[in-house]
Order: sequence, then C-alpha cells, then structure tokens
Amino acid sequence: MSQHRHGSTSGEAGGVPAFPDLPEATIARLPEYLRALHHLAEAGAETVSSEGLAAAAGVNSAKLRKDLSHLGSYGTRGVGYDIALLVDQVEYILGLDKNRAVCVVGVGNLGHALAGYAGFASRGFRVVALFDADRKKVGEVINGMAVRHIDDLARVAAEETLAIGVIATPPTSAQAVADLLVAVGVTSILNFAPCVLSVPPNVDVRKVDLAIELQILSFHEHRKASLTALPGGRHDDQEAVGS
Amino acid sequence: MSQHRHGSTSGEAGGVPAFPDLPEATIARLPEYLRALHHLAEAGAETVSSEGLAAAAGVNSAKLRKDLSHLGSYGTRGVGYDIALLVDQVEYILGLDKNRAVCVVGVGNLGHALAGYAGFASRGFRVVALFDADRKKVGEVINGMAVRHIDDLARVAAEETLAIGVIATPPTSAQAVADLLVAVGVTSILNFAPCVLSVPPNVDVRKVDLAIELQILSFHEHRKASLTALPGGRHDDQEAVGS
DNA sequence: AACTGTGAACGATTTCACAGCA
DNA sequence: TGCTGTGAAATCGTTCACAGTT
Repeated sequence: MSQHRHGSTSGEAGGVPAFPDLPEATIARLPEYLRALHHLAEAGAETVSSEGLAAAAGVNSAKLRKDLSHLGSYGTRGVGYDIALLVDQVEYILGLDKNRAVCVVGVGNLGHALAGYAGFASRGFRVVALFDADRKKVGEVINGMAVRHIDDLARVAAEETLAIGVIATPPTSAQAVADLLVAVGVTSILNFAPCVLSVPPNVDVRKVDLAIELQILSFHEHRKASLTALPGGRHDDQEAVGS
Repeated sequence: MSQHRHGSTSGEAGGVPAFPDLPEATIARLPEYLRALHHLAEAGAETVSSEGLAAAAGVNSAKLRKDLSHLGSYGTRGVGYDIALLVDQVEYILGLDKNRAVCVVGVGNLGHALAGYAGFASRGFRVVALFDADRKKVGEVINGMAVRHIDDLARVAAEETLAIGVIATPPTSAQAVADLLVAVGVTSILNFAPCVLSVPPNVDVRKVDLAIELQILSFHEHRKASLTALPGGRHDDQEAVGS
C-alpha cells in the first residue's frame, strides 16, 4: 500500500510517482468522501460499497466510482472498498499528512470564530498565528493564542512555514493583506472578505462569501414562490424558451 | 431585441413576470456581479462595459455577457450596461427586495459570529432569531438579540415567516435541527455543520464547510510542492507515502 | 468605432450501461 | 452473484468569434 502505481496517462518527466491530475470537481468532493469514510470507520465498518459510501457522502454511486477511479484501483469487485486503505490514499492525495500551518488575519467577529474553530485542528491544520492591524486587539488571547500585529507577519513567516493564510478582514484591507501574505511566501489563501483578490498565478485563492450563499438561497426562494403563486398549482412541463 | 422576459409557456399569475430559468452556474455568479455593480455605482459610474464589469467581478467578459443575456437585454451596444437598471434587475431576480428573515441555530463560536455579521444585514437579510439547545446560553444577548431555546422555534416561525435557516450546530445535531426547520416551513437552509443533510425535495440546502476549503487548498499545496520538487529528475519531497 | 448578444465550437462533468473480476 | 472500473453518451458550462446595433 505504500505505493500507488497509477501511471497517469500523461507520461511525465522521470519515472516518479507523478501526481495524478484530478478533475477539479473530483478534488472538491474528496474531502467529503474522507469525512464519510472516517465516520464509517468509527462505526466499525471495514469495507464499504460505492453505493454505501456515495449515500454517506451525498452523491450518486456512479460519480463516486468515477472519482475514486482517478486515484487508482482501490476497490475489490464483488466486495467494495477497504476503508482504511482508502482513507490513507485520500489523505495522501490531499496532502493532509503534513499538518499544515494556518494563520488568520483579521480578528473581528468571524476571525475570532475561525481562530477557535475545532474543525480545523481536527483535520490536519494548525492555526499557528492570529494577526490584526488594530493595536487595541494586539495581545488579546484567543484560544490560547495571542493576537499579533500584522507588521509581525514577516517575522512569524520566517520562523515557521505558513501553508495557508485566511483573510477575515473587511474588504477594504483584503487586497493589501493578500499582497502581504504573498510577499512572505504564502501560496494558498482562503478569503472571507467579500471582494475579488488579485494574486500571482502560482497562488491559489478560494473564496467563501456568506452573503452570497444567502443570496443564492434567496433566488431559489423567489423561484419557488413564483411557482407556487401560479393559479392551478401544478401544471405539466414548461419551457419553450426562445422567442 | 427579444423581449425582456423569457416566459415559461405556462400561465403567469397576475402581474408577476415569469421566471427565467437560469443555469445554476449563472445564479451563483449574480451576487458577485451585484456587488461589483454596487461598488461601481458608489464610485459614481453610470454605465459599465462587459469588460469593465467582468474585471470587477473577477470573470471574463464573454462569460459575463452570456450570463447577463439570460436575464434579458439590458445593455446598449456601443455603450455598455446601465448600472442602476442592472442593479434593479439582478436584485429582483435574486429576490432581494423582500428583506428575508433569517434565523441562526447554534450559538457557538461560529453562530455567534454569524449573528453579528454585518454583511447579512447590509444585503437584504434580517437575522431575526437565534436558537440554541443549551439552556445556559438561552437569554444571552448577542447583537441586541436574545438567544432563545430551540423549542421556541415553532412559536417564532408562527409569528414571522422564516425564509432561511442557518445551521451552526455540531454535526451530531444538524440533521435534527434541519428536520425541525423543515417542520416549521423553512425551505432554504445554509448548513455550516460538516455533514450531509437529508431534506425533502422542495427544500434547498447549501453547505459551507470551512475544513473542506482548507483541504482543497492543501491538495493544491501538495500538488505545487510535488511539481517544484523535481527540477529535472529525482522527485524528493521528504514525505512518507501514506503508511 | 465600440460594444452587446449569441450561435457554434469546445471542454468539463455527469450519467448510463455493461464488461470483467472476485 | 455482486460490485468495481470504464468507455460511450448525454448534459452542462465556457470560450470563441462575429453579426448586429447604437
């Protein structure tokens, strides 16, 4: 199990393990599979079928099989997947064996919550530093960690490799913070500020915008309301769009 | 060009315009366009080209034009889009003119932050109630609102139509809370608990999982490391594979 | 000339359906 | 028989490139 042959179709340079290049959509689902696998393992299961794992992860089984097939062949026909083996594989692919250091910039409402979020620690991430630009907040201790001034970022980065920077500042400072993070070598950013960041191409940014989530739900509420507002309730299929 | 309304061919009630049925991918981007439009309006602009708006929203202009074309023809060739008009249109489509009531269930770290999140109030959402199952938290006042016991949910729902329920509980209670929300008529749920919820088909659930976001970034860190670690031959990034 | 709106090409993702293995 | 792994088909989303409008 220490080797994953999986000779990706692209005959890359060297005869090395080579990183399988997974579709983005697959990558985004792997963490959910992993959570489901851990859950099953805790419940004492040793193997699981694609059907069972798919149900636990909230997807359909064909999609799950296709996703897992990108990692290699870790299932047994007629039986299912070995849970422990699959957990190892997925954790390896996601790089979760590294216990990556995370810093949070902006200790407002949200940053405060993120600093104390147990879900991070329990999944291979260590929140190692909190920063804020407000000197009144510097020194405040949250979850056993003292808030430092953003000017100390470079110093902290020199002591410890920061793998991921989390931006929880107001949108007006977010770009400046992103620039700082990039300057000290951070190449992955999770942005909670409602704005677009521009960063060099080697830096990955993911954005979480809470208001946008509500707005999307609002759209669906609006849509549902406009359907139920129709006279006769249900009606046969619609759509002959295009004029 | 064609009329400003895509009609579903089925009947419409009263004066309510028919609902265009937009691709999900487009819907998810509309809030970002809206934010960019507000930003431009504050800066004093009256019109904007697809190029300009696309840049402000972080997408390319072809995609933006295609997205907006689904709403109807609100641009002027040779000129661009009228910002005020487009703001109205997008807000209408997203149903943001309704000032929807939101409740937050689970007043831990994260729920606390959500209760005080200014980004909600400023975008057409009112957080009208906070719930928790822990009697020790009931009565605590957050952001001018007293935390109520979850058993009061039905009472509150009877007084005011709750459009959206936000779940910020531990994953072990999330399904039970979802069932409660559904029982009192909530048809849109924003779930922060790391678990899959099952709900009736008329209920929309969106999930935000902070650990998953970090894991996706971790994957990309891993990938980048495995690429830069091989200058031309040997791959050596001192990590033990799985087990 | 500048810019939108949109068919058509392209690419990515999902689903189907079944061959092949335990 | 039961279940995975996977080509092929279907669906969805993006990008191109240009006709059409102001």
